[in-house]
Amino acid sequence: MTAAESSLGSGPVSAGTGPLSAGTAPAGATGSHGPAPRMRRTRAGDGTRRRVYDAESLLAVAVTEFNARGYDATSMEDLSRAAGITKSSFYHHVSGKEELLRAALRRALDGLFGILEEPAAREGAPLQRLQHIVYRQVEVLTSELPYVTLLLRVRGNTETERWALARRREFDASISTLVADALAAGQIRSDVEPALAARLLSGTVNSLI
Amino acid sequence: MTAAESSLGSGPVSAGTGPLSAGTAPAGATGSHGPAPRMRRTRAGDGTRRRVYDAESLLAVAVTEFNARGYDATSMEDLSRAAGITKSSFYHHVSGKEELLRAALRRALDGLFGILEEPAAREGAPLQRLQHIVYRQVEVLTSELPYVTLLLRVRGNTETERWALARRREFDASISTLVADALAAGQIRSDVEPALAARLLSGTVNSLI
DNA sequence: TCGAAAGGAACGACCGTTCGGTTGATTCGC
DNA sequence: GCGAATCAACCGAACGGTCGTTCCTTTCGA
Repeated sequence: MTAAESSLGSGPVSAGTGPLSAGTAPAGATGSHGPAPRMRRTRAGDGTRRRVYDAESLLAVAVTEFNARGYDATSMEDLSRAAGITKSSFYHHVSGKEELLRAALRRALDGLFGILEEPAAREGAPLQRLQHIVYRQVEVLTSELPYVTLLLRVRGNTETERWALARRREFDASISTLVADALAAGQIRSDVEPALAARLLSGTVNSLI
Repeated sequence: MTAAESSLGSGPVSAGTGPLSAGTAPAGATGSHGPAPRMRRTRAGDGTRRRVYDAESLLAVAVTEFNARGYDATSMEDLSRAAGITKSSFYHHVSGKEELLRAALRRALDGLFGILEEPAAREGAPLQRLQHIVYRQVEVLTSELPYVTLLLRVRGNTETERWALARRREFDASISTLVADALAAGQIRSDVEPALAARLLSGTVNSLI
């Protein structure tokens, strides 16, 4: 098995509440401290060291390319070139193109659904919970911008994309329910339709992209 | 030369202010009157007649498919199947995939730029001209929805897409100028940046999609 | 010495496009 | 009025190219 299947293919993803830096740190020369970020010498042998390609950084590269050119218009050669290695070497780390897309979409979705599981989103009056969710949603949108951007552009061509669309609808439905609860509790005006209000709400938030 | 090059390839496009019905009329049995809409017998020989495929209706089909699946994910086979003919027959009417995209984008852009040439958009106080443009922009957005939708999703992968992006920026720049004029004329509050206001304006209008 | 990392080359599938040929309605010469 | 010629419409088959993916070998650090 290749290294790809161990961190992208399966298993619980830690993107829920964990540290979500994931910036596209351009593989510059970093210190050798920290929790063993594996290094290797550059072939040029000039003494510079750079991070070995792991699934996480390659995913960041892929998402950047997907967002720039669109998923379908981005070839695996584009991705590997952006990563600085050949196409076949790229396949040593990732298991496939659609698997990259799935991992990216899962990261965005886990970030969003993680909000719903926070205490402040589950306890208290509906309106206050709603406010917390909107606030946190903006935060996730900011910290995970490329991944959420990709999620919002999904069309439903493949099975992976349809899965992402379904989960996205699921998230919107939760917010719809919460809006209805807030209305039932008399916390918001009663002359707005819950579904419409929820749609406008997420539309407004997502327009921040 | 094929029929495709005569109406898609070159020449002034009449989409500016002409009749813009272009609905995907499902090729039902229509009367034989009108300005010679060419007919042909169905191969089944059952006596039913249907409209022969012209560049206009095939463009509408293509845009529908492009919007549903995305330009890159839509194959020429998809388009021809949606049109009800084979791929090679489809090529008898259109000159290529990118040419279809260009024609669709030009239609959307001509609709938008046509607004700027209307008298009410060129004469009078800046704010009133601005209001007229916004009003008409919503109208064009509605009547040409699929084409404008396609335009708003352009990424810039090919030369055609970059041309469309450039013209779109050109349109936005015209509106920016008008906002600045309205500000200089003291018709709008002076504590908003013109560029930002213009961006928000088109963002709001385009969000109607 | 061993295994992870990287690369060259190729494979099968699909894509956009072209080619050659068939059909059937219209037009032209007589 | 009628056969021959014409022409748009249509189709099956194939071509060159690109894509995602795999195989096999080489390189290199530990």
